[in-house]
Amino acid sequence: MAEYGDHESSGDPLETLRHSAAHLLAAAVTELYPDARYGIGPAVQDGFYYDFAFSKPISESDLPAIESRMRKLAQADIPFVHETMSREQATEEFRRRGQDYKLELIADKVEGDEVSVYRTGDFLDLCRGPHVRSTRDLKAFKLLRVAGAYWRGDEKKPQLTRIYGTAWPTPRELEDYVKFLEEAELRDHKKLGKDLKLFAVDDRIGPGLPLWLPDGATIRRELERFIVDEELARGYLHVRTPDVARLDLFRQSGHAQLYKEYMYPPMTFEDGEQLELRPVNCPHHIVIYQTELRSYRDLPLRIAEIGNNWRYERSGTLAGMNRVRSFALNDAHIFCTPDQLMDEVKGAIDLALYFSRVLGIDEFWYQLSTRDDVKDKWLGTEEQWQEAQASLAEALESMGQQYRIGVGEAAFYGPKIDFQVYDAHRREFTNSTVQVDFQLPQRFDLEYVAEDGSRKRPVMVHRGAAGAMERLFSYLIERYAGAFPTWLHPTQVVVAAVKDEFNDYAREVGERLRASKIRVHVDHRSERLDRKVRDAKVKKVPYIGVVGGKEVESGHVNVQNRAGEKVDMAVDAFVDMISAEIAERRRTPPHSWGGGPTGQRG
RNA sequence: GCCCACGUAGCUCAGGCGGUAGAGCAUUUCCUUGGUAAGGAAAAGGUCCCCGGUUCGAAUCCGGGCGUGGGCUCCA
Repeated sequence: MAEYGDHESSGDPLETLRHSAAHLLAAAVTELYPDARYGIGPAVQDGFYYDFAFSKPISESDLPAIESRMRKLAQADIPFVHETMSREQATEEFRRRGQDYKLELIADKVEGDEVSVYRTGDFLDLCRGPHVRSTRDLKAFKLLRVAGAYWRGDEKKPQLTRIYGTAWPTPRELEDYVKFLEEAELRDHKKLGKDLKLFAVDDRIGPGLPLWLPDGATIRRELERFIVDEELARGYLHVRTPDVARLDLFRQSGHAQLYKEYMYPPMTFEDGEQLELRPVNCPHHIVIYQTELRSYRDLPLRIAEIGNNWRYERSGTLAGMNRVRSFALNDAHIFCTPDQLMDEVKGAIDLALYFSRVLGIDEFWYQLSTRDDVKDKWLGTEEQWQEAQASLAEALESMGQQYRIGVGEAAFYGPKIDFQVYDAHRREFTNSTVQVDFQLPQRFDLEYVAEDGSRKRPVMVHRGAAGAMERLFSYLIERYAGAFPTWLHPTQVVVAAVKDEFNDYAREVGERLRASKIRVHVDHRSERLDRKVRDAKVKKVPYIGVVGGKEVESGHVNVQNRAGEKVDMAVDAFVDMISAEIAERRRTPPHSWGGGPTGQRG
């Protein structure tokens, strides 16, 4: 969270521009709403925002007026003037203006007696800068939306009105950005999920509980097969466990205490039985570990499951398939000795990298999430945390991976590595994660028999290599804009005859494809070819096989790929080509005529 | 949960300052047999999100819910 001081000596001219645009916004707002108090206004990715307390609420319909006032001020060529004041003088200045948020910042954030401020005409802001020379340097900006935001990111503090905007060096770049936003809208998984009939949400089922429609379920099945097969090949043992357990299990794990706000209320029966929908899979897997006495020879034991988790997320946080209240996690718990920990962490990272490569997750970065100093948030000793954090960092470093540290973002039982990815709107979210846990083994008194016959405590690694199926799906929809690689696409081929009299041949071609387990739809409607091709293209089907007199004659099929290129080929050759593409889970077909997934934004 | 916006046929949306609603696409039927992104016609389809209130009368105004979207907080 950018606050006073975050922008000191920032050398990035674009950031300077955007930060200056934020000042311009605040200057315009204070002119139009003299009693508005302003909070903070930093540059952010692609733009800027400023937080205000208005005496009466404003809405997006007020933005055009504010924006035109900004333009007026921009044209007025008002210089950004840097001044230094004494703490006393600055306090007096902001008190006179009734800017109590600024007074709070001076009191809490400014060290020493010198306070750096910027003046833009009548507008005065606590700020270290730097800024552009004059408001006139701000030539391309646009206000986007209003949103509520808690003062200093604390939901117990008052909620301010945040106005978001975007700013660019030139109008041309602003236009490009606006165009990007429009294109992102078209890739949005909520829109495509509906258009392509991949999933649905319905009030009667409930918020955050999407339905997987047949085509969406097909994609999920393919993903799950891929994931499970790969994990089996890497020595994971796949299990199946129920979605509920006795509440006591979660008391023992600590979730009932530390994770309560996200858990569904327990189901209580007349005989006193209390069952709980599980928010995580770990306790079930731990119980599996404990079904027999384990030897060091059994370790590492990698127990995996695509398990359903139930978390009652706050209503305002739900979003399509990306954030839901019931999801299936590609989860695994690795029980190992401390000596094996490093290799297991590396193995988990390697698996996540492999999944990313195959699925086309090309852009991501790592965050090492560590604990902060708030003692009662975390289980375990400082030493254990240090040790675990060091293991994760070392694993990443030894694999030559760069990472960022997120202080205070760990799980309550241990630090973790998160793989952060972006959606179509460049919003960041966690897709997969690797977490070290010294706590649960202790809470459940896990042990194994060591070489010398003594009982020892294993270490646990939690990892979600491909993340939650729902979130992964939302990512993939946006990544491919619905034009999934052939192996994932719900309909791999549409066969269409040029007229009804060739429908029999079309069906025959369909059968031959189906015999090779290719998902094919024979479009035998009495429609013109144009229409059938269009409908297949709208569905982003990878291959359209057209048949008519010529093809019946030669035993061929005329194939059009997504790029619109056409090739005439024997049916067997077509089957072989697609089969190979599917078997290798190719992202782009090998032949020169392309047809691969739509590229990423750019 | 909080802030702002939105909620009219399966979908995308018009309309309506109070007199129970329209289009295009999709669906169904009929006609059309057409070589690579929308052939033609007809029919059917709506408690205008829900519950209250004001009113002779509410989809429209007011209040309260619920849901969706964008943020905040949180997170796979």
